[in-house]
Amino acid sequence: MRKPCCDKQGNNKGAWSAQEDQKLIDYIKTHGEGCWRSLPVAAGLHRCGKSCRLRWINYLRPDIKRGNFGQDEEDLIIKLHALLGNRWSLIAGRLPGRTDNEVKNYWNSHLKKKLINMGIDPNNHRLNQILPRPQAEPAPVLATSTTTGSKNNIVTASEPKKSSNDDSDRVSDTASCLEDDYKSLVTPQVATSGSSNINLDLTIAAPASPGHETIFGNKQQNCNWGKTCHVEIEPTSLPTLALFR
DNA sequence: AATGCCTGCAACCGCCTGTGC
DNA sequence: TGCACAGGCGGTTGCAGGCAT
Repeated sequence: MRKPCCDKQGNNKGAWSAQEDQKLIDYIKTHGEGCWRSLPVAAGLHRCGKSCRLRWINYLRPDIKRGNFGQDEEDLIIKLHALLGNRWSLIAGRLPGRTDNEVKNYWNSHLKKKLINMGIDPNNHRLNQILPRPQAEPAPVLATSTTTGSKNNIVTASEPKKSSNDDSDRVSDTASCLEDDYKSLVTPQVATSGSSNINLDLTIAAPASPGHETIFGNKQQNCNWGKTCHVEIEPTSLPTLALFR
């Protein structure tokens, strides 16, 4: 049985108060980040360390850029998602001042819908070619669902339930066909973004080590993010990425 | 004006990975 | 080598506020 990450008894949960925020800010200003587990006690907070870390990283950090995403940021998120899948921390790392949580929320609440409205499957960034038929199949697209019934859980017919252990879901299969787009991303002058603030250096994602093989292949590869991933190419139909044309 | 539904986002949860011993 | 711990990550939940009826 796994131990809980922290003792939950006596810890506050839910929204942070202004006093708690101030305590956390003051403590980190004085002592710096780190030692999250012991930080709450030291800072006089009745929170678990993880909660403090999340609050700092996602909300209190001074370099966080808040507000709407720009068009260039949107474009970059879409492209990076096509390339990296749901690796929000990596994507956020390319967007100065944005956090993984913010990018993830923005994707789920805005960009996903936007792509769907454009007729693009947000999971693989391909044009949807199978249109829903009125009666033949049970609601193949845009089936809202789940226990709460109020979430934006949009399920498409081409979106099987994923296993969390299946790493192949973490890299969009579109990544396998994105070599050109990848090149455009790692080559700043080719990138579509007009913002000089956006870091397009993807060397973390694609180290040029001797043993490194391109992630664009059809078999198991050693992916740069440290895991072995499976990238598959459908031999008969190389996918096209509508947005990248 | 009241009510119910929908949306966006902050926060939580559980798993994974890295590191030190 | 194996274990324990801390940090990090992605998925999911819950709530507040906006909107429609």
